Amino acid sequence: MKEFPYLSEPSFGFQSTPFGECCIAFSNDGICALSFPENRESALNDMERRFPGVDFKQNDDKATLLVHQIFESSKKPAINLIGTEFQLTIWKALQNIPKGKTTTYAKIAEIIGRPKAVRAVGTAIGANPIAYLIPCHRVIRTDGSLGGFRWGLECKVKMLEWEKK
DNA sequence: ATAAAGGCCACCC
DNA sequence: GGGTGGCCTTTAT
Repeated sequence: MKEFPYLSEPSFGFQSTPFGECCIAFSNDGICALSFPENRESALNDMERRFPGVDFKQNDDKATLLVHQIFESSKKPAINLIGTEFQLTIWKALQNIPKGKTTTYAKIAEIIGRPKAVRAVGTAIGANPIAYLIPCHRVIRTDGSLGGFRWGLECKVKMLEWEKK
């Protein structure tokens, strides 16, 4: 990722969720990253890779507030998606998958009008910066198997189970 | 400019 | 179940 947008007061924090501890990054324009890393160090590495050179200030209080809004209230905080045109198209399409339902990588490719770009769709979904809010966990393979998940298949399963009820 | 790497799919065995 | 070739975008040479 080469050029990359200005973020007003970039901040981040860690907070526990129903799916383990998450790392959430945000600015005055909204949430720009939400991840469920193995450990805190890998979370920071991921932020550095995605937003090279940005000096995120730690703010666990705001992180706690945001995570509460996400998982314990119906209110969805603002998000700030940053990516290529292709990625943005796909990430927006993911937001139309209803909670508790699943779709496939091939169907997403259909929806965005690029039926042959299935492989690239998988790659783009894997690059989703805002886990859960952009429900990449609701996308599985055409043959019914789970497919992959950036933060571990176990996490994907947990999210799907949690949404079922 | 080119290569290599992906959260895939259809098709074969 | 496992392996191959084709597909398309992104990232690294």
